Amino acid sequence: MKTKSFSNMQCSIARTLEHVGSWWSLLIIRDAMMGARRFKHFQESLGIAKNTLTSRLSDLVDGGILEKVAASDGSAYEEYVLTERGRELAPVIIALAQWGDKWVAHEKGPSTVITVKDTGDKLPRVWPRRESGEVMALNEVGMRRANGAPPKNWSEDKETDT
Amino acid sequence: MKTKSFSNMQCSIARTLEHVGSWWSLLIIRDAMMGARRFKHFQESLGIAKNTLTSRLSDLVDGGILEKVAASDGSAYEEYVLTERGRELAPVIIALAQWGDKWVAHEKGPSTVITVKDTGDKLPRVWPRRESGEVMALNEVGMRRANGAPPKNWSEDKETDT
DNA sequence: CGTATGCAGTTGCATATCGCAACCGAGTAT
DNA sequence: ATACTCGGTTGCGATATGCAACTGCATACG
Repeated sequence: MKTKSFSNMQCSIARTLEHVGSWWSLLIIRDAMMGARRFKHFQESLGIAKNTLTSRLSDLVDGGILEKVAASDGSAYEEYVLTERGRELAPVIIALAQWGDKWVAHEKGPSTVITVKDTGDKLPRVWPRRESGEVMALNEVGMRRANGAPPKNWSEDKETDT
Repeated sequence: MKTKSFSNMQCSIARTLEHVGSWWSLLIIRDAMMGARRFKHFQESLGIAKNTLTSRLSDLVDGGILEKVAASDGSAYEEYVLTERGRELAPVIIALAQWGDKWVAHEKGPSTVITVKDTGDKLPRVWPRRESGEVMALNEVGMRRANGAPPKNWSEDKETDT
């Protein structure tokens, strides 16, 4: 649903979900990353209702994640392509895919493999790392409330600890 | 909405969104990562309707992302804590937060800063990297359809190209 | 020990969104 | 010229959400 908006929240996660948090948005972005450009591509791939797709696509365009451009094949229709903003959602998409591969894999395995293009290897896990590139444990990641935000008085001082 | 289920899709992203794709789920997980444990913590932090919160929490418990445990303070109530499955959603949450910080920041700045705990530094961007730890450009990431999946005949052979 | 308050919900009702099917105007194919 | 595709829009019923009120239990308070 979307009766309540997140856009007035200060939290960046909420503000991001305002753009991509609805039920189909991230799947549309996934398909766009895989090369879908036309209305029918999305519709056939997702099995989404056409009116819902219309609505989601225009929300993504309004949010600056997709843009409408003239068709690449010279026809009179328009196509939807990712903007830079949209392309930078790749880490989110990849992290979702990797979590799914690990925890809720389909019995027939994943339908798509994310790769390092030039080697063809499976992409290493998108994961918190230090500047050095060293992979971190999750309990080495902290979350600190910024000055502007009222502190939460939840229990003692839990953080991202495992 | 959730009239249509993603769980029969083979795509890992869809299967993940089946668990965390509804409007409030990722914000609940975010709060859990920041230390929220009690029903009222989530409710006050999010301003979510209580019946909706009840529903989302039990979905997350059913999905193995949260679990109910006896209260940590000795009271008779129960609390919600992340399972390992749930904790491993951290890269998704962090990627969403970093995207939001970059593209849709609040005028007063972010409410929360994600850090490397022992140094206090801001966490480097969660991003595709090679095994070596080297950060990749997005157009170096490929997506290959696995054997089981029917190939899409979208245009030529677009991939994650920028 | 009896009442008041807090916690964690549940229930009912109004509203907003989604899925489905039907329809439609412009563009494309034959 | 006629049929068909594309990209929608419209109407309708089903479902999810917000809000307010209510409830059963636990804790607090005097």
